[in-house]
Amino acid sequence: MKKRAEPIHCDTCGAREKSVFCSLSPDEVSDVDASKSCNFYAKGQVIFHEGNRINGIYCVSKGKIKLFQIGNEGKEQIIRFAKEGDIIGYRALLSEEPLSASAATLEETSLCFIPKSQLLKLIANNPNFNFKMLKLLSHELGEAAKVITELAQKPVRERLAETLLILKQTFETDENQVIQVKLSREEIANIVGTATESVIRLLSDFKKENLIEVEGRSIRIVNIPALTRVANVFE
Amino acid sequence: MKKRAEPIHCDTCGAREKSVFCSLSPDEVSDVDASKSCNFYAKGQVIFHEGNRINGIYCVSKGKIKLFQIGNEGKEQIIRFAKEGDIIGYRALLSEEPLSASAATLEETSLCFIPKSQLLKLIANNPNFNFKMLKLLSHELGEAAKVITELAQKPVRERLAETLLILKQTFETDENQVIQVKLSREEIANIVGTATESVIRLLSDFKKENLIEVEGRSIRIVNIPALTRVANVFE
DNA sequence: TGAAAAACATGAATTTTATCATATTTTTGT
DNA sequence: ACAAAAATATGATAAAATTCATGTTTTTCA
Repeated sequence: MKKRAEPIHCDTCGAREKSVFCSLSPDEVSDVDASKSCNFYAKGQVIFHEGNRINGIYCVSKGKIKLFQIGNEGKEQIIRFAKEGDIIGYRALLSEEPLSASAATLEETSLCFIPKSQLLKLIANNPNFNFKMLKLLSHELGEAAKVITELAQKPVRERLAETLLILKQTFETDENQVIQVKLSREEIANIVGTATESVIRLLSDFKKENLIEVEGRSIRIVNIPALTRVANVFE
Repeated sequence: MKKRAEPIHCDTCGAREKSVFCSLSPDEVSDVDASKSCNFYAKGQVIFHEGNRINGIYCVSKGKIKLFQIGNEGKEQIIRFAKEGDIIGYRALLSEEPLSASAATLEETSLCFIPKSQLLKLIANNPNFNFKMLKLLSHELGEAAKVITELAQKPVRERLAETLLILKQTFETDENQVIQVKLSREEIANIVGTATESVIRLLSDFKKENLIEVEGRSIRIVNIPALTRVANVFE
């Protein structure tokens, strides 16, 4: 774990609008700021390991993270992503269980570590924050249920199409409609729950069908309605 | 929704040891008791519908419940079960989202409805209860992640073996080692994420391999270590 | 910059799983 | 108790998806 000489300043953990910390009072913000420590992580670094215990949570100040489990045959399964403003590690902390997933950076990332004591203090003293944590957990639980049904019932082609739409929604696109996250074909396979070769084949199918454009790891969704139809989602 | 003339007495919601309500003070128990209403549900009744809003949670006083989503092709996917002492509906309530799943009874069941106001009061006033809710949600989230990895990576045979072990763990066995829940082959398929015929075939395979004994919907696990090996789980 | 490694790509063969068809058994409701 | 419906069972076929093999391109880093 590389550590920069100077801690990175981070207002995300303190008060960013989209983060769970946004409703903190100035006093609470400075309290959290005093106890947290921010670090820089290079691309591909592991932040924490499935099975370990954790003594605080991380807030993403900048960058992108994948959370994954390793299945029985050593294959990675990506469970979710975290980006600027998101927190990771809270599940294990609040359940008092070992980490259910590992976390690794997808690009250069700065993270703030917020110790357990600080988080529990916030939960105990700030009903608004407490309710946000409850809301976050229950929302995630609903999302997980959706994923379960889709994995159980949808064919690979539909799941891949949906994954692309979700990636677009999660990481947004630049001015050229390119999804703002770079994943290998293998990583995409590890979201969809399929073989790398299947992803490669289906991506080039999608390309031939003018649903997407691909350039290396850049993916642009050309025809959203058509891809949505392929994904077989109606919401 | 059949309603008995007399509300069923229910101490589960109030103070049972295994329920999330176990740490309530006598005052809190009587407060909850005053506002809750208990009802009887016949086998196969739907308690609530995916997509609807809910204005409270249900606590299972007696009986067994399946929570399920309906996939795109109308196929049911069982997400989890609830039994005596468990609560259902809290996810939708706390996330302030529509219900992500439907709930239906698997046998005669008595449920207590606890209104939202009462639950929120408990969360706000009882830090212990609040922490239990956080713990419950984050535990469930970890379980969901496990299911996702297994659905994505394991073949049907392994998933069915594991499902049987989980059913045994969840519902326990009687003195004859028979799992204490009666599910149709179709329902088992809707847990495993496979076709009903596949479950039928694999169950008779397991029978031939002396892993289980089957009599109608009664399943007895004869050889736990062997079935665990088939399930490919090591925990 | 150039060699090695990793990632991407594609065809062929195989395995897994689902679907369809059709009995047989069990359950349900009157 | 009996007819109808639902659930279970089983074989044959088809479809979906993986695996393996092999070649090409891209990336990495010494």
